[in-house]
Amino acid sequence: MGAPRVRFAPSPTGYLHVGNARTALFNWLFARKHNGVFVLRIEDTDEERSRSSLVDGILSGLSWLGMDPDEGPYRQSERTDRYAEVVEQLWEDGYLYACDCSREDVLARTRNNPTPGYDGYCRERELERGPRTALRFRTPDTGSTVVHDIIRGDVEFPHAAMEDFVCVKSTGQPLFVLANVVDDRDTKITHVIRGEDLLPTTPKGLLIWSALDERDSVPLPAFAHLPMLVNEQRKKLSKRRDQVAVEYYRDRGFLAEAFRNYLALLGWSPPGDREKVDVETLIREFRLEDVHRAGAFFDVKKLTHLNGEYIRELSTAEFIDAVRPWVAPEPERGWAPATGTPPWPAERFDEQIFAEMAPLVQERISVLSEVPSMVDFLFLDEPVIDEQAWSERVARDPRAQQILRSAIEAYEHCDWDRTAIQAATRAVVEMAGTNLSKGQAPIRLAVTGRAVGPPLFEPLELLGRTEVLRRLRSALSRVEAV
RNA sequence: GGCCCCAUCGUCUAGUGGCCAAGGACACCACCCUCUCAAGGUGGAGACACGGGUUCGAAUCCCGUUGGGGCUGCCA
Repeated sequence: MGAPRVRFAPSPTGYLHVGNARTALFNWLFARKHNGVFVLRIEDTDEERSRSSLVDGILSGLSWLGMDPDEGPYRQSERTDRYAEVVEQLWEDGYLYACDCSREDVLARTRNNPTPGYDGYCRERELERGPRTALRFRTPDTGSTVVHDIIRGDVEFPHAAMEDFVCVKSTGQPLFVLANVVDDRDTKITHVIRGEDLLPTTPKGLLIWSALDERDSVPLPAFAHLPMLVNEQRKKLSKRRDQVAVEYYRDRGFLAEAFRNYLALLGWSPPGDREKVDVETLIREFRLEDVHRAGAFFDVKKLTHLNGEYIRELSTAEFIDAVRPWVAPEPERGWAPATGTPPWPAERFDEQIFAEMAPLVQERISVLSEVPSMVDFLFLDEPVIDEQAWSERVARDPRAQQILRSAIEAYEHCDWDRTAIQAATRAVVEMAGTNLSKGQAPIRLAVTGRAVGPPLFEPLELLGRTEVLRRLRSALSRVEAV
């Protein structure tokens, strides 16, 4: 095989859809593996989709995942002259005919037709082309078209069940099925790797392809139709019900490497009992013929777990760098999540303190957006109290007051480092007749505001004796008040 | 309705006629570790949709049934 040329051809929707991201990934992996070319083409023949702002999200999504195109983006909206030329040729060669039927006409006429769809009413009417006529492709009445699919084998479509489909709108605009074929030919695409939802339209494209071959023969690409990504109801991902924008996952704090790794696992798997594999392995091991045929559920839980593994594998420095958009965003200097800013004033963020906490936080999260709520108490004047936890662990616990009071006394005198604080705390809770496991709760609530979080004694040390004592006294007076 | 695709644990999958009394991962349960929570460790429960063939032998091949999905636009 010579250097293959593949293309990712989304319609512009404003964001990169996860299903499309998976399609792009499989195209990209195939191209990288075979030293081929990854072409990006924007399918915006429909004027409503041709606003260029709708392309930006796709570009940034691809870029985030490390799949910048080698060529393109080509925009179909910029190639109308070329399509017009092809339409002229097809018309002259007798493959197209004009049709002035409205949608209602067609529907009314085909209601009793055994094979729904257009019935070929205008086929022999020899209408002239005009501003009110669409152009239909004259499909053969007999025989069939076979799609040779790398993943599915040969799929046969009888022509008898194929209607004379519209190729050109009455406005003169070409439709997707035509533009798609013209572009694949003109850009010498060798492998068409796309979603299975396009399988039924493939024979139409093939018919156009061979009609065009009459004047200029171009080798047919190989086809590979990937299984759909589905939701928990086994339906294809919809933007109405499902979180389909890649951006959404980036905002939540998924790492590009983890996201890409997870996407690769949908419909394919690397050899051996392993799933967490680096991109080089993905490229080396990926084979189109090994792609699974059934639809795959996009499982955020599994993605989340994998992301946690990737996060834990980062060095502390890399981790700090990766979380920066969530703890110290600088929107004017780089990317920042669209989901909001940290709960503390930007000037209160302390790089040193955060660096101390980072390793403790890193091993407890699976998405980066979890970080702010784990360290907010360090950068806020007052901790945000989880009232439910407070009432359970402090207000309603008879030992809480004693623990808080003794902790204050102990902390006034003990050495101020994590080890000493822990030892002092252990003595306090044991004196109160409990253990560190249960007894630390009131202290944690008083200082961090929450019942759960990173280990307690490090942040106590970082916060400083004075501030810790202040928070403990404040908490104590609150319990004593009731 | 028509055409097409698909079918291994709840989920993603390994399996391409004997190595499968079906392996891994997520999720779930239990235990261990432990300052909370995670992480980690150990163990557990959990699947070849069904029915016919073919074969000495089938999760693997064929047919049918059932179930799911996609397409059926002058969207892509």
